[in-house]
Amino acid sequence: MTEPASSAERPAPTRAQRHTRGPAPTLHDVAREAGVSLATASRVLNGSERKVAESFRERVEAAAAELGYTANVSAQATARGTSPVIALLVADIADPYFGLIASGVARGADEHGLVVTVAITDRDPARKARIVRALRGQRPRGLILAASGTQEPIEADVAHDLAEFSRLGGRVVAFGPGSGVERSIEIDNRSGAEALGRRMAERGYRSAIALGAAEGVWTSDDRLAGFRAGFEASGGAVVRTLRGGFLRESGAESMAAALADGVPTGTLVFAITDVVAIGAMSAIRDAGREIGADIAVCGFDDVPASSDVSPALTTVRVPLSEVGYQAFRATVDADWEQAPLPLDVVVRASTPGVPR
Amino acid sequence: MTEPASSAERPAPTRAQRHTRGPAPTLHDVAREAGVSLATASRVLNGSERKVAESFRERVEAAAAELGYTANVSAQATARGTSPVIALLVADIADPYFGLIASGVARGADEHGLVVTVAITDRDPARKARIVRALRGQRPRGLILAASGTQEPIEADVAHDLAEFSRLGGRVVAFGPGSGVERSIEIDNRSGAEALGRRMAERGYRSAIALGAAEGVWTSDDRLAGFRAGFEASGGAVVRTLRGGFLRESGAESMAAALADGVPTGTLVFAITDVVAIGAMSAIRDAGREIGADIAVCGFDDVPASSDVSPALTTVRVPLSEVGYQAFRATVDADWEQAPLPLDVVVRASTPGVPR
DNA sequence: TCCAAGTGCCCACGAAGAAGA
DNA sequence: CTCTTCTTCGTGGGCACTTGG
Repeated sequence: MTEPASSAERPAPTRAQRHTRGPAPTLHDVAREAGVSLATASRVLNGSERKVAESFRERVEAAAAELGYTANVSAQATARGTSPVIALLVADIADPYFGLIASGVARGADEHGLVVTVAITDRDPARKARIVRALRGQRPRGLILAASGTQEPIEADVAHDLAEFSRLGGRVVAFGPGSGVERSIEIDNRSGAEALGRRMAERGYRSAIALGAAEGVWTSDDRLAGFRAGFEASGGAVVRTLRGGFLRESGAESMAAALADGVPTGTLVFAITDVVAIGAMSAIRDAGREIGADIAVCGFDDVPASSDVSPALTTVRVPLSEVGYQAFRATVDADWEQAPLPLDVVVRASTPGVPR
Repeated sequence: MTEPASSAERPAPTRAQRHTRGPAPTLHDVAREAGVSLATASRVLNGSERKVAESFRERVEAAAAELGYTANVSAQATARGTSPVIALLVADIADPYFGLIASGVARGADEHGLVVTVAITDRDPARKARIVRALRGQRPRGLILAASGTQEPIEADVAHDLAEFSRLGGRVVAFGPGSGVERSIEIDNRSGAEALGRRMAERGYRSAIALGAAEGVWTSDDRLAGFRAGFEASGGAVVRTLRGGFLRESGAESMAAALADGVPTGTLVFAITDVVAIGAMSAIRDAGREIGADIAVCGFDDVPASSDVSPALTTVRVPLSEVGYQAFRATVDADWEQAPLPLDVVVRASTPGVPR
């Protein structure tokens, strides 16, 4: 290689404008500069089975370096018929839940030299439908639907697009069950919540208020049902279920409403999400009540913030980043099988337990 | 349109394999199906100034719908010479700081029908260099560097790639100063931290410990310098500066080290980031000390978690999502000027003040 | 190793039809 | 009724790259 040469002594200084304004150098430019054919240049610069003689390879590489050539990914994609991208659909990237998942996906993608594009649904089904449709145009290798869905018919058109998507060779991975989806990542929300419920009942709680999202949303339904099952099987009773969303504010509002109606000391609040639980905690505090001995709170996910609030939040640990990584693997591995995702109940100070 | 028709009675059932396995329908297919030329189909389906007669337009649209056609973005990109993507480079997408920025970027991109691809540097300069280089191949419309950089020479190669990037027509937007960058988003870290320092001194603090990142990292340097300036101008003294990183753990470790050496009651801890501050808080608590009256803590950013920890964290509010949105605008607006980004000190319970 | 035929799409141009004088 | 002048569609070349022969 002759790279340390200053730009003054180029082999063939025909194109003086090379290092000035202008379009990106193309493979064509490299080939001409190296005095080889397009095919040869292509083969040395981009992965190909066929080998090329060392002398040619060197010349091409030198020319590429000298010109500052970078392959045009779009062109490669159209020529190859497939593009090196994984599309990730989340409800809200600022939510730590999705942030952690995204980091896992990104890690995997990165290991495989793929890029990940992120789209945000904002929990709007119509928007989700639009995005999925638009994403089809990208012809990504894989599509990961992390935004939790509903079982409503509103998702029917999305299902169609997803089916179409995988028919075209893309792999669709969704969280939770879903139609038109080949592979799905199952977070065992039900069992996790059940274990939490049981554990809480064992700690002496007998009466609980549940904070969920709208009916029909998988994650919410499963966690709610699981918690109730575990809690009631061990002697507790879920006395009330409030419906809201997945936002912090939603938790605060629901909790405020509950408090307005009166919440006896010793009550346990279960929120479908740590974020919601944290919102509830702030409402409890705002109402002048105490978290813990007075009103206990538990959540789900174990996002980082949960161990930092105080009292620290009892929750169910979900290995979110790992979940994201697995979702990625599901999009690329031919023979993929979901590895078990252990969910552990982690008891912290927000549920000190009640003396019986 | 005759969409409610079941797939049984299609107008021209010539190609039986249409709805089975196979490649995506191309513009060619649509044109043939509609009995028009490629050009006409292209004009109606993809934005073009030129108009086409209503009758033709309808036929093309019907054909497209019937075939389930979606334009191949890669092909469009190579033909047009530009792709509809904005690349976003962050250090860690699971960090709320970047999560919020990303959400702002995504919002903007979405308004303009652009997709955003996210790449993670993990705060590794070499990795950052690799990514920037790889991203060049994507020929994105814009490149947003949110990962905070250093002034070290290690960034030189990145600078070259960035310059090359913008020479090719892409717009590079970076946070903070940077070479090879056309536009930059300036968060006035220095002034914000200075205001915080002043305010803290006014509340009676006289001695502070600062928790920063490695020397040479812009954000860290600016915040540290600003805080010191404000705090000392109003009568305080920064007695020690510990170097770590931007992670929660880093804050915990640095603080633990400080505590091991002894930290007098009434000391204020300033962390360059809320996340770091929260880590410090946990270390303080672990050491059996009290946050607030004993050791006060303040941070920077005002991420959501800061108002949920308790005592709630005093900090400087940075409108992160708005910052992200602006960064996006900077990549697309021809005549862009940074709108002022107000930074406000928000005092909370973690700095109750000391009686003088 | 090179040639040439793709990959799916865009767009400048020329031609044909309709409308107006 | 003929000769412009628009309007609008189709032809062909091109984009940057891949791949079988």
